[in-house]
Amino acid sequence: MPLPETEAPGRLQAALASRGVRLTHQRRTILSVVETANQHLDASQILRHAKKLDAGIDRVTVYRTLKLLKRHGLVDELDLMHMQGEKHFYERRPQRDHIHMACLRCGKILEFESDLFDRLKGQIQRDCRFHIVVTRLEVGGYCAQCRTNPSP
Amino acid sequence: MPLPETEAPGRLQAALASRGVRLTHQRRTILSVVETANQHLDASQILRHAKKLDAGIDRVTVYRTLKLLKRHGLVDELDLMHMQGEKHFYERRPQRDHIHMACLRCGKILEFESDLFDRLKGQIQRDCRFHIVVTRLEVGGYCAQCRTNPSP
DNA sequence: AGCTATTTGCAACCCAGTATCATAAAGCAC
DNA sequence: GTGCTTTATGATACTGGGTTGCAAATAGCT
Repeated sequence: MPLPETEAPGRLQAALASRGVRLTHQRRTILSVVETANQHLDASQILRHAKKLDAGIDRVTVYRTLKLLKRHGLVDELDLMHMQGEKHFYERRPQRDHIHMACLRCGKILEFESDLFDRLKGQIQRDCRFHIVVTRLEVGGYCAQCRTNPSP
Repeated sequence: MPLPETEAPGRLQAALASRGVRLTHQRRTILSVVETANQHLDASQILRHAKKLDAGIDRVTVYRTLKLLKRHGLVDELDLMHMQGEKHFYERRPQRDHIHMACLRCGKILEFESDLFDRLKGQIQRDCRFHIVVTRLEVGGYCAQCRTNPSP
């Protein structure tokens, strides 16, 4: 019996391959950047990381690959309350949806899973007869540190 | 005893005035456009409507006024799952937060209020010790009509 | 009415993302 | 491995939402 799915590297590649998507060297590079990121990256950060692995990679390819991953539901696009201009951020779609909380003071991004959130999604599907494909719950406010700590 | 707050025209103006914000002719115009809109408008649509009332109004003023309203928590900015490019949409901040559901097929936007959503926000504030200022819950998927109606 | 701080309009600008198209390469058949 | 077809890439130019800097206009106070 398999353990609960872990963050197996190559999972994105495998997912794309199983859907018959052509795996180019550039795509592998971008996927590995997204997979190994330990924070939310925007397109230009993904490009910078990808260029370290493959200097010839073009920003257009990054945009196209991100769009591809979105279309296949393999990454989620975040706005993070537009705290840093109009950038979009990306993360591997997790097993279970979570909430993003953005501190308007220190800029920190917190994540939070909640049964209530899962139940809310169930309610939406039932009460509105709406088939949910993707959700995004973002919250702006002040984190515990910034609330209690008046000086920077 | 006052009835539950209705959509009194001029409420935005009054709110700004009470905060000591200077009310220019252009701002009044833009506020009335936002207040009387019966759908979610983006900045360029707001500009078009405003120009009908005051032809000389500039798009920069629209952007600046929307930013002002956001800063004062009087309007909410929506992305509506980026279904129409990178536009942002605006609506008067309602008494009670609601969820936006965007149908990925017909493009319709549905709104939904939910006790579970209110409870979820309470949970976030308590469990994460996070003081919520603004929330945005957007859902992409397929509405009842588009689920049951295979042909356009 | 006069004064001053704030706001406006204009023009130039920035930056994320997209369209076009010739070239390159994935991956299948053999 | 070689050849072939389909798909993806990179270069470039472009679009469009949003911002900046600054001189001229104006809200609102006295």
